[in-house]
Amino acid sequence: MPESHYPEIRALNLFEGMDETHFQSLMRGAYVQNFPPQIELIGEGEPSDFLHVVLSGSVDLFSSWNGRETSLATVRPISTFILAATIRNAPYLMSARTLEKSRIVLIPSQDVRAIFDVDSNFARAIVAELAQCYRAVIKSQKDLKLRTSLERLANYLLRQQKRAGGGAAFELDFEKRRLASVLGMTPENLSRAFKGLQPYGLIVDGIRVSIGNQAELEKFAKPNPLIDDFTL
Amino acid sequence: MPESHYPEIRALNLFEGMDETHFQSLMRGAYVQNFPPQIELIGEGEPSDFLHVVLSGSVDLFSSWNGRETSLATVRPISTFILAATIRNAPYLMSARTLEKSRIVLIPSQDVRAIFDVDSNFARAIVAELAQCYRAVIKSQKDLKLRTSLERLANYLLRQQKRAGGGAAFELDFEKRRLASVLGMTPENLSRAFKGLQPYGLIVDGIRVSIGNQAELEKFAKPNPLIDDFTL
DNA sequence: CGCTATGTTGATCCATATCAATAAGTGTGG
DNA sequence: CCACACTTATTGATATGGATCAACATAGCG
Repeated sequence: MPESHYPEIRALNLFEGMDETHFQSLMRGAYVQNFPPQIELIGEGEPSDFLHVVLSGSVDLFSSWNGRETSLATVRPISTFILAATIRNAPYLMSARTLEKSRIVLIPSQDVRAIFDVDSNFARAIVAELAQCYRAVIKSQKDLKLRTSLERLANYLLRQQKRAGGGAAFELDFEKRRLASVLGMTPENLSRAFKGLQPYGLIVDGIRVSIGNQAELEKFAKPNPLIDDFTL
Repeated sequence: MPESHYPEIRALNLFEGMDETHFQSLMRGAYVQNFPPQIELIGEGEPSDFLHVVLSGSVDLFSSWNGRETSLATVRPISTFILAATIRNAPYLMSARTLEKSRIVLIPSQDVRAIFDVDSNFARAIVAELAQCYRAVIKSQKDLKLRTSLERLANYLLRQQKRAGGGAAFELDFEKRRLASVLGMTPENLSRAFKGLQPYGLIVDGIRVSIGNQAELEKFAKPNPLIDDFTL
C-alpha cells in the first residue's frame, strides 16, 4: 500500500500509540482500494478476513432479515469498522456498502490479532475503541426503546446541529431515506415527522435544515447526555 | 473478601488467564456483598467506581428517560457487568437493580484499569469480553429493528428452549412483565402475543411453556444465527 | 388469610406501516 | 442542453401493530 496514506491511518486513536515496527508490519500486509458507490464490501455472515478503515467517502452498515433491511450505522473518515468481528474471529454481523466513491484500507484480520498479542499499547487502544463502540450501541438502543420516532428525529436534529457547529441552520449528512432507516422508521413517516416538528420552528428544504425555536425544540426533545452525547 | 469465592471468580473467562499475583491484588481490593431483591445497585449517570460480578441471584440492567423505563439486559451468575464504563472511566449508561436476593462482588474500577495495563492476558480477556458484549447488543438491535413483537417473542422462545436443553417443554426465566420490557413491548401486548402463537401449538401456563408444533413455530419465527445464536 | 403486585382480557386510541399517486430531483445519453 | 428514465421525496388514504385505559383474576407473600 502507498506510504502516503500511512500518516492519516497512524493518526487514528487505534494506531497512534503502537510501536512503529508493529505499525509498519500491519501496513505491509494492508492494501488500499477505491470503490464506486453502492458496492457491497462485505455481507453479513461472511468470515471476518479484514479490518476496514475508511479513508474517504462513507460506508453504510446494514442488516437484513426476512426481506426487511435496516441501517445500523454509517462510517465516515477516518475510522475503522467491524473491529469486534476481527477480534473474535467471528462472522460479520452486518453488511457494509459504500454510499459514495470511497477509499478503503483493508488490513488482514490475522495480522491485527497477531500484533494485538504483542503490542500492549495497541491492545489498550483496541479496548478503548471497543468500549466506545459498545456504549454507542447501548445509547442507540435506549434511543430506540425509550423514544417515539418524532422524539428520535428531534434529538437527532439537535445532535447533528451540535456536530455542525451549533448554528440554527445546518445540513443533514444523510439521504433522507437512510436517515429514516437509521432512526428506525419508514421514509413516509420521516417525511411526516419533519412536518410534525414545524410547531417548533423547524424548516426543512432538501438537506438544509433550520431550527427556528431552539428552546421549544429542546423542551420537546429532552436531550439526555446518557443517550445523545457522543463523547460520553 | 472471603477467599472461598476466589475459585468461582477465577474461573470466569475474564480472570482465568491472568497472572496469579495480579488476581490476588484485584481480589484484595474487592468485597462481596449480599443484597435483598429490588435494590438499586447503581444509577445511570453515576461514575463507574466498581466492576460488578454477580455470584448468585440476578440483576436487571435498565434505563429511564422522560418517565419511561426499559430493561436492556439481565445479568445472571457468574458474569460481570458494566465493564465498558469501567474501562472508559465514564458514567454508567444503565441502572442496575437486583431481581432477587443476590451476592455481588465489587472490584474497584481503578484496580481493574491498573491491572489491565500490566497484565496482557487480562487485557486480552477484556477485549474478548467487550467484543462479545458489543456483538450481543448489535444482535439485539437487529432483533428490535427487523422484527415485529410477535416475531421477537417467537424467537425468544426458541432461544430459551435451546438454552433449557431443547425439549418441547421448558420454563421462562423472566417475570413476564420484564420479559415484555426486554422484548420492547408492554405486558398487555406480551399476553396477547402468547395467544397469537397458539396456532403454532404454544401452550403457556405461568412460567411453564410448551411448544406443540416445533416445525411450524420455526417456520414462523425464522431464527437466524446472526441474530439468535448467543455463541456467535 | 387478606394485601399487593402481577397477569389477563376487553375496548379504544394512537403511532406507524403500507399502499398508491404525484412531484421533484438526479444522472445519462442523444 | 434537453429529453428521458429512474430514484427519491412528499402527500393522501387506509390498515394495523401496539399502547393505553379500565376491569377483573390470580398468585405470591407477610
